[in-house]
Amino acid sequence: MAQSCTKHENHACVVCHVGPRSVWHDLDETASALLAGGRRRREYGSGEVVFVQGEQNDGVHCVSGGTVGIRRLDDNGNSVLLELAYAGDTIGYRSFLTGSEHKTSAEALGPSVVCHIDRAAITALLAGNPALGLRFLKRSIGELEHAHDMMFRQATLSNRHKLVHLLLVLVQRHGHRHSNGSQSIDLPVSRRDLASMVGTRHETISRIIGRLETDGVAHFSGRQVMIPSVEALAGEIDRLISA
Amino acid sequence: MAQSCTKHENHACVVCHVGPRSVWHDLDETASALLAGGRRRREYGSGEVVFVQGEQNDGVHCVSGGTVGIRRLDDNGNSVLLELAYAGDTIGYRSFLTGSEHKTSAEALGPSVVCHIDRAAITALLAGNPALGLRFLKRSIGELEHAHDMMFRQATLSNRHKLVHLLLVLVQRHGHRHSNGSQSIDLPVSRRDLASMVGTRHETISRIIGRLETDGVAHFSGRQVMIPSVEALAGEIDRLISA
DNA sequence: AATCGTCGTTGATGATCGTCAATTTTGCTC
DNA sequence: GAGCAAAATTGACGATCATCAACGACGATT
Repeated sequence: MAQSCTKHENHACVVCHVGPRSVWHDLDETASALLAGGRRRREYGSGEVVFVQGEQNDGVHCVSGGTVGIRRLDDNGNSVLLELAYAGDTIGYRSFLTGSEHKTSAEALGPSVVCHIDRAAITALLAGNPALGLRFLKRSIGELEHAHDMMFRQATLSNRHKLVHLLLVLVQRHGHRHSNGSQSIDLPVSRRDLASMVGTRHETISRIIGRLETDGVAHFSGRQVMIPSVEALAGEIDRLISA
Repeated sequence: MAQSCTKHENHACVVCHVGPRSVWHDLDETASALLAGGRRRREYGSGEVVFVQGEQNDGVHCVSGGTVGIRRLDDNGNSVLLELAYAGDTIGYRSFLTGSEHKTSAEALGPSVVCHIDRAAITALLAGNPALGLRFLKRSIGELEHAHDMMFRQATLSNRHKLVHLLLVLVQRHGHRHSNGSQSIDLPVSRRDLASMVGTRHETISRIIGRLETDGVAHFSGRQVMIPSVEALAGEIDRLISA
């Protein structure tokens, strides 16, 4: 949330360094200088594209602020939102490391700040810092675990439960608490993207939302979601586990 | 398929060295010796378990022969087969590298040979061979791409198309060509596991199989599948892409 | 050979979903 | 603010699915 990059600083973006989630954490001084030299900061408006599926990779990107969606498309016009990336997340590293074209597109889902890190800079960084490769490895493993969780849910949960689970995930990053204990979410995605994340059609999502409304567990108004009791919502899924 | 490990050889299993898919490819002599010292070969009968979800990691495993299923379970008894591993594939490396318990179970889906590599040996290998870490990274990225493909298909394809796609994948590893141009598959998995991979119930899989039979595109008899024309089967999905 | 448990198939039924279509709402551009 | 395109909602309908149940097939065990 905090905007750590300013126009005039010439050392690497602080957001990309801090936190255990960042692969750029804990680099030494020469590496930081190398990173700073190959780094270019840019602001993206909502809907603007960071990189496009099928394009050749030209380095990696590091999200500094906002929300970036990782999307896969096919020739039929189908679109699936596979991941959401936030401040500190490095994206586009897979095609860089495998030397292939981008397998997904990345697009800002709201006003965002993303740094681009030059191909040459990362190559040099990787050569000089063996630990950096391991950090990429751990990030990749984390994403893989996440993907496996997703695959498991896709195979075992109903659409309603998948949407509920998605809302519970979104609460953590996009929710804000009210004084009466309820919470609200500013959805970063459209209903269509919501549908693609659940694995169904947007008309179905519309109807599931309608049912959540009548059941009183969530109230939707555009991209605003009011959840009277997150615990009650979580109970829908917990019941499955305990049952 | 070729069994390269014998009881008496004391250098590392050849299967684990050859092929671009193996992470152990192209190690130097001291590393190979280290690998050989920490390696223990074992044969598994059908259904035998290599490692269990929730157990603490005690090193990595490398499939030398046969087929190994990577499975995730939950408290409700749900089971999803997430991946299939074959000769040359290293498994169980994620929990090793993150220092956590196994997030999945691995089980032999038929008579298989799997080598176990000691925790200490890999730690030493990783410390002495920076390239090995990058190989793990590329393997992890490959699995991640695979998982993303799966997520995309889960969200866009019908159950019938997902089953057809699965059959087309299985043909590549478990299929054998007939003289008249048709092909047969020895399914390595039960109908229930087939269902979990498609993301539906086993009764539904049974009915989809029935429809594939009446449509004449595939004939099932136990775990034997006869496919008169793989091209015709592939056409079911291609039509989607071209349409 | 008999038993048991699991797997696979089939049937019936209510629930859910996908599709097509019509309509309203939203957000953006000019 | 008018106009427009995309998004979202709602209805109707046929297709598909999940569930419960029954039954036969199979393998393992005793």
